[in-house]
Amino acid sequence: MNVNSLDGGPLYKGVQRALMEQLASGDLKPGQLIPSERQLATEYNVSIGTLRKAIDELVENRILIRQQGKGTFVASHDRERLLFYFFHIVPQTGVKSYPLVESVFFHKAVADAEVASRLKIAVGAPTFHVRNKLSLVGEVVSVDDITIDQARFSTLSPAQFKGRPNTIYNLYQEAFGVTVVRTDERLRAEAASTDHAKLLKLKPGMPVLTIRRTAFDMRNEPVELRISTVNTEAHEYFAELL
Amino acid sequence: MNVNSLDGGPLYKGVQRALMEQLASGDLKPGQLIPSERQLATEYNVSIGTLRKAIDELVENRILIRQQGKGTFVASHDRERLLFYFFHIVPQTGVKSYPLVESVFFHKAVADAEVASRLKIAVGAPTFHVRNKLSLVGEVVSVDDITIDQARFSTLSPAQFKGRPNTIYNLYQEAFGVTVVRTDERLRAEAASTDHAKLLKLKPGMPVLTIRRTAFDMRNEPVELRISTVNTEAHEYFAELL
DNA sequence: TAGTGGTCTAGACCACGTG
DNA sequence: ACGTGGTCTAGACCACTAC
Repeated sequence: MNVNSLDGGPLYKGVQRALMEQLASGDLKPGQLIPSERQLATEYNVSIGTLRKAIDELVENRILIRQQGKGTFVASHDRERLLFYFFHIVPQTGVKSYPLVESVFFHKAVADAEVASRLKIAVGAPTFHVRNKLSLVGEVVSVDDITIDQARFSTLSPAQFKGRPNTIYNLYQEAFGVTVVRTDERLRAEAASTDHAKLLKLKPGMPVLTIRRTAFDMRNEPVELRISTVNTEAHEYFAELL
Repeated sequence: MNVNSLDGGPLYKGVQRALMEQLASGDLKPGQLIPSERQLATEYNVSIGTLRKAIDELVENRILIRQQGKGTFVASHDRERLLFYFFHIVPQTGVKSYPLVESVFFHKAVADAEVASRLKIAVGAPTFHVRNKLSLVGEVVSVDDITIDQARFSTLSPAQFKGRPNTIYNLYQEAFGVTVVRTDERLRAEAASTDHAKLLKLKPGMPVLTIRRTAFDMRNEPVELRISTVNTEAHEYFAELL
């Protein structure tokens, strides 16, 4: 097979696209061992160096995980990974830990202007709206309002949330083959609404941190919009940059 | 020269450390062209591939900048670079742009517990405390309270802020040879204090976003603590993650 | 012992920028 | 035309994992 038949760019980019297509299509599944570098190099008719350069960038983007002596695996959304990369609330004094997640409600809804814009769907299109409470050290620190496109997650039901590990990114991946690989986040300070204040045990109007996160899959399509409303009296949002 | 004489690890890591030492010591200065890859490979007695691998990681960390056909340069803190990587306030609708910076005051101060902890100096140690106003589209959006160690920036004077381009990271670099390569940021929602509210044209007690940023140099030593107090009525903090 | 990823070599040729 | 970084080759050997 000659990967470069359809491409103008570098050879290793062609190999990378071929691998990404297998990943995005579900041909290679999360947790799975992919063929060895030598096998892939032979398969794509490239040198081992070129093949490694193709994989290097996928490993940097945490789409693949290399393990010396064992092989290269498709990344999966396990608990540790998600805590480490997607959860940014930490105690003001103390160390990062897992939040306890409790469902508040699961509704069918329709896209408002903000949801439509972020999820690239029409205003009024059917959505699911899930609200969760996240607790650390016994205190509710965040209320997450999660909105996803019904067209994309049509078989989703409240039952799928019960008895789950801590995250729904894992659910997206296992039940729908959707892997979140990138997010962007927009943060503001706002006055707490009455219902958020109640859940966060704050007085209405007190300052809360809102995080508007859009999550993207391997094809760079938006997957969910999540608005987290955070009580930052004892916790804070932490990001390391560069 | 054999770089690997003192090291146990991979050869390219030894080359990388040798280069980093030249950068951190000021032997290679920001904006400067470093020797070509072929020259460096000869100098360090490694193959071109190994030399490139050493540089690859420094380029990823934006410590060096490669330009095909021209050479490899030491990164400098120009306006664009700083706006792109260190300034995260954007309009809620619209595109990122340069803030206008105005100095509010320049004081000598002493480290409180928070400053001491973040800058790794003693409580009560002498510091400089600079307050700036940042404006976008004619509106003040952020008040930045910047604290640095007097011991490290002893010759700093208010005059050095006048007629400067928009940032003091550039000043750190040009006047003190200190290059900021990494930051971490901790965000909270708080009620505006009376003086911050006045500068931000808000009522005291209104919600404001506070960003506590610690900046680190090439030796991974803390350089400054900057507390930004942001009016997020029309703007927001934006971060792209992964 | 066999198979995997990790490092390293010693080149070749291409794409880009400058004089 | 020349020098730079960017890509690519076809190996070799090392470090680690599993059986």
